[in-house]
Amino acid sequence: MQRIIFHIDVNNAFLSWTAIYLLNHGYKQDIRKIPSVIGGDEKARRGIVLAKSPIAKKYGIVTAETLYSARSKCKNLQVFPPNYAFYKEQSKKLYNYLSQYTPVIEQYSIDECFLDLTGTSLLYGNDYVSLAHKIKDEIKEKFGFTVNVGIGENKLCAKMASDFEKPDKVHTLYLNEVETKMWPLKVNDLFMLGKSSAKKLNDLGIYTIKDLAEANIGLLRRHFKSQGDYFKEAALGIDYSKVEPRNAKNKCISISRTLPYDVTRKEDLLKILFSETEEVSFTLRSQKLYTGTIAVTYRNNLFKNYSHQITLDNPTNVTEEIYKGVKTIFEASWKEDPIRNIGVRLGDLKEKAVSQMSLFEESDVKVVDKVEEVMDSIIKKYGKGSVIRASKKEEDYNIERRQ
DNA sequence: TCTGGGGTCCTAGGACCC
DNA sequence: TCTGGGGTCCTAGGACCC
Repeated sequence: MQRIIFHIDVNNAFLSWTAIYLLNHGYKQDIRKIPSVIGGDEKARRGIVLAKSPIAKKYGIVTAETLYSARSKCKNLQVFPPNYAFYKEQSKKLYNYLSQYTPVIEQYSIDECFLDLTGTSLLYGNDYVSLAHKIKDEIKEKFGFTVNVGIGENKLCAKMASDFEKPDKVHTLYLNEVETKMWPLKVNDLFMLGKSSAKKLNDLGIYTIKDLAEANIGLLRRHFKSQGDYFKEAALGIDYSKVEPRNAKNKCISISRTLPYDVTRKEDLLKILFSETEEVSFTLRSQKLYTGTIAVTYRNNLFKNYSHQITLDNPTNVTEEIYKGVKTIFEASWKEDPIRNIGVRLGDLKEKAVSQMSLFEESDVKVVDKVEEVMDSIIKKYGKGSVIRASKKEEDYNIERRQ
């Protein structure tokens, strides 16, 4: 049976949402209509473009470039900080609204959803383009921001379609339209085909999605392994993946911070790691999960990334135990280079602390669990910083603000 | 005032076992 | 003093997404 998938994508999400927030709070200008970007804090060394207005785009400003570079392209560029709490609110509103149309909905990211509308013709009729317009216009009216809707017979085509022309548009990419609508595009317009693969393909004389669709599969496999098969199928518009409602648990939980200056003192790095461990452990427990592997990730002053990890004998969700692992990894792996960004990642997440513990150890862990539980509930109620471990003094938290 | 943060997935290579 | 091969687990690094 023919499937019908919608992909809904908020246009310039962070910028649109900040525009709405500002308008709601008495700001006179709609920042969607001027050369503007949402950007990180340059003083904290996070100064990159997170989202851009259509006019900023016309100046050649692209996502993820430095604000410094963006300004050099457009002298009167206006920069606004992100407001993640508000973005999450807007995202949730959108998701709840879209859920009315089908229970088979997948939130792909903060500003994107897939809807599977297969077999809904009795409810909505067969005119999916009209339905898409209705959804798009209702969102604009109800929430004040615009979206693109892509319609296809699978997720890949729906996703590619929503990317065609922006903003505030509906596009289809049915299988019989792949040749006319998708093949003329450059290879790196294909979903999941990034810069690095595009360069390799160009070196092989493959420039367009059509070239890719017609390329020799053996050649692709030689250069890209299993990814070669994906490229070929995607270029033909083939995709069998399902729209999966996301009750699925995370595969990993991580946190990392770019520091306001390069940190070289071991004690300072350990304090940062401790605070990160507390946050990531809190998230772990709030999702009722246990971690099986712990990793410490680094980016040094030369922008070189590296990481080390360990596998635990017994999965845990206890901050002190996780920190013990973090410290062990740090001692073994830090190259004593100046650190620009440092993080903690918990992986191999499990629903249960399955282990070969003795009964005695198990009851021991339960006591620690209880302590964490109480601390977590206080943090939930009164916020971060309301509970501080005896081993940890207030000033430990202030490393990032020190100059 | 140069270059974020949170994810998923894949691959290569080494250790280890039978 | 010739030196296998399959399977699994683990780690490091990289590509890619928004």
